[in-house]
Amino acid sequence: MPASSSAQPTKERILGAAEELFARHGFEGASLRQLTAAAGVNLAAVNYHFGSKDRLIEEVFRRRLDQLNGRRMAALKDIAGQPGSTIEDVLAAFIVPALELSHDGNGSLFMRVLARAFAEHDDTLRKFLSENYGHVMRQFTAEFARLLPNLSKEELYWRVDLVTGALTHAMSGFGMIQRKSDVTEHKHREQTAQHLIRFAAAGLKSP
Amino acid sequence: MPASSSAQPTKERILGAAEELFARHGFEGASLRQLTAAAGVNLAAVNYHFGSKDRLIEEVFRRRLDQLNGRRMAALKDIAGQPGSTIEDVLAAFIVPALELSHDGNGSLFMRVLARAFAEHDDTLRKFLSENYGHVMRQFTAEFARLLPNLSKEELYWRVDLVTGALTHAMSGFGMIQRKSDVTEHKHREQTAQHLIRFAAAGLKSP
DNA sequence: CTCGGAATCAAACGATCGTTTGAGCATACG
DNA sequence: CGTATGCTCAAACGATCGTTTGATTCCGAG
Repeated sequence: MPASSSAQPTKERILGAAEELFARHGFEGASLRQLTAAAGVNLAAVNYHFGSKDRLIEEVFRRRLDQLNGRRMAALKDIAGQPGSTIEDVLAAFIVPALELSHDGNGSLFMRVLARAFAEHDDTLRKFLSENYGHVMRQFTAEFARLLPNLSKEELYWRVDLVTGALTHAMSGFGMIQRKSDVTEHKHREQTAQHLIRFAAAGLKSP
Repeated sequence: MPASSSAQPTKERILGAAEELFARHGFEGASLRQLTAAAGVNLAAVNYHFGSKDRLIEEVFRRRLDQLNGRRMAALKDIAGQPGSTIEDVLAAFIVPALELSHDGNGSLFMRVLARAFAEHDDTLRKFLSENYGHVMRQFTAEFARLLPNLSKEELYWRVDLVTGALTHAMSGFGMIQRKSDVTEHKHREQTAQHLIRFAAAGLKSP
């Protein structure tokens, strides 16, 4: 049983600080000493609770991706296979849950961590992401294929890859661009989603 | 005067190895010991020729960006302001020079280095890129603005940013996807360019 | 109260990091 | 030839890295 002295248990404090420092300085750039200092816990706590730095990195991913992809799959399930659904609907199911992460503490920082992992072509990390969350992209791709029946397999993959790159880049910047003070955060997120959906839909449907 | 014992002078060997290892392991992930070993030079050579690791990183950028953005600006100059030019022409001026980097030794690896720098929101690096090469993106954006007169400033920035993200992501992967053996490298590059141009043009022109 | 496992702590481990040093080597010039 | 000069080299510098250790504190169960 945990015997936490602070409001948040040690494990959560470490994960929170890790998310922030990994986003800001990268996986190799953020040391466990900075990290534990920022979390206000002892240096040895990381290895005690997670086993190693690499396992901590995996946990940072697992925690957010479970909720992110859970919501993505739930949103996709509502429209997949339905005759009335559109490309824009599928894109919304992919984008909106990601933008909603910014609600959740410093969850918006996680998209920056994800963008980093995207740019790193590190084999270990790619394998981990592919094994644990590959089915999500496969489901979305299948739905795009259904709604774009005229596209060859090769064309489809190209476009999905380009959309993924654009959206990951854009969403990693969300939360850094300051919204005007006269729009609510909800409105701002909605406008951002509309920008991304319109752009991506046009690219996917291009002649 | 250099007294090189090998085919390539020491400075170039270091830059080449740095490009490869920075692409593969990141700036912090690649150590000077790996780097100098890969280049076949002494450990102290980096600090002798470049002063520090940070200055080496800057030189890696400077060498490729000078040629890349030089070609981009030259290609843009041919079509900028011309009444007959199209969005696709401007995109080609941006994309083709980047894909042509793969000609040049391991120049294709540089796009991966660039994508990394993109994902890192490191202030020092961003400032360096902005100060030295910001005028290139500004010129391209101005040309997009001319060809898309109905777009608001805000809309335009959004779309240019999304295009940049998609293209950087895609071009960093170019060279990793293996082309079919029955197409020449020239043909492969041309087809890739066509994919990117069509996708980006559709996104920019979206209603 | 006593005991036992969970959690935290300061301290140290060996390894590796970027950088510096000073000697040694090569070439060019008087 | 003698001597500057540009360059390379092995070795060491202090700092910091991820990880481990062993003692200490904490708290609930018996």
